[in-house]
Amino acid sequence: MQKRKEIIKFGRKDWIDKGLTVLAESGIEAVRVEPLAKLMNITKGSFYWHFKNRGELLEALLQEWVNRDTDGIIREVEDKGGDTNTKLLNLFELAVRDDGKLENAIRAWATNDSKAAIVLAQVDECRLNYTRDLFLQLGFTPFEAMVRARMVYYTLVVGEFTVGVRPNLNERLAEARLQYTILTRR
Amino acid sequence: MQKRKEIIKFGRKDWIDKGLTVLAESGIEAVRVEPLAKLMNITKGSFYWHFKNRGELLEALLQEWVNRDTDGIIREVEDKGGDTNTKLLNLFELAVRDDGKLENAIRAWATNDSKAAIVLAQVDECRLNYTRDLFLQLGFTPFEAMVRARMVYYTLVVGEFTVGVRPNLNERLAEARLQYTILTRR
DNA sequence: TCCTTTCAATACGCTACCGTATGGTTGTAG
DNA sequence: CTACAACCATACGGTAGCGTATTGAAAGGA
Repeated sequence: MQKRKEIIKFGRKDWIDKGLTVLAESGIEAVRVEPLAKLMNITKGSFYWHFKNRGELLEALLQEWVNRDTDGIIREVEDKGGDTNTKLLNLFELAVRDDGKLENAIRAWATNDSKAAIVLAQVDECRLNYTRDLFLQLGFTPFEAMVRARMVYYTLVVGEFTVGVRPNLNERLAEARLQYTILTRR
Repeated sequence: MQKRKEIIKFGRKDWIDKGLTVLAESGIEAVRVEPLAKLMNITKGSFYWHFKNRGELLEALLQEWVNRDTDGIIREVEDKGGDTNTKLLNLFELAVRDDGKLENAIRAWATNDSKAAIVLAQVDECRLNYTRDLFLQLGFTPFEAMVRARMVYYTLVVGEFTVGVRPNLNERLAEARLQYTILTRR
């Protein structure tokens, strides 16, 4: 394990990082190698040393996103522990906190790109299943658990991103608690 | 009022129509004048007679979408009539039927374009308010009505579009009815 | 008939971006 | 010192799309 990179060299990772920020800010169409290079005060000579072409960067962006953010919330909920009810409430409150710009950009991207769509579908399924299992543990039938899981997921994760409405955090937390009440009552 | 256009001439409207279909199929980035012209077996010489530039077409697309699809479901629900409960259930079932490709493409577009974002925000607000009013008429407090309206809107209109999960129609209708039950119980 | 309006074709220059080729610089190993 | 590898700059050719300018054609009204 040597670490000897004091001189400001750019690596694959730097391109991916900048790519992710641009993706979050301006969408996938803005992720182009020459503009990216300009942003980094560098030339694309570097880029094509680290990547075969633009497509390879895009794939790397997807990959990095999955590794980084996907299971973040689920892990956090599990780490906090508690009974199922607590986990569910924690899930609600945590989901509301992420600003979600990157995820939203990826959703937009997936609308017209099948590779992104496939990755996103897997992520969605994983998170949906986790939520459904919580409702199952609360004693709901499989169908009712799935419907409730979808409502949670759509409402908290997807809905508030795509629709512009983003009131302040306290208000959203109050909402999240009411939603918890609505969805766990039988 | 003269109607004398038997010869196959293309008008502003034809460009807008093709633009909307391409937008729905392949996203806003695919709406470009030369490819569009190729699709219509025509040259862009025509386009720049009808439009100042590409931006003017994009604005026209937004405008046309608002006029065409925006209040469709709301009007339909109102036309069917009935009491508030009936309207709400009708709203649920109708919302589930639209395939929503175009709307989804516009949502993706709005992610990175402020003009589209503004228009979409207005549309969302209008439809959210309508739904909230139904809950108000059922006797919910303003806050509870708004939260429920958001859950409806996110779940039915936004969520199932952005997330890939689209089971068959019957299953979705069953879901919609359960959602109605969950959201109207107090 | 002639002229104007309405539409479309063609040709042009311009810019942005892609990907390649090639050469330069620097650190490191032998 | 030499040689190589890692990294970056520069220059190039190619394509796609934008917007303009000019010409052509057809239809309707005078």
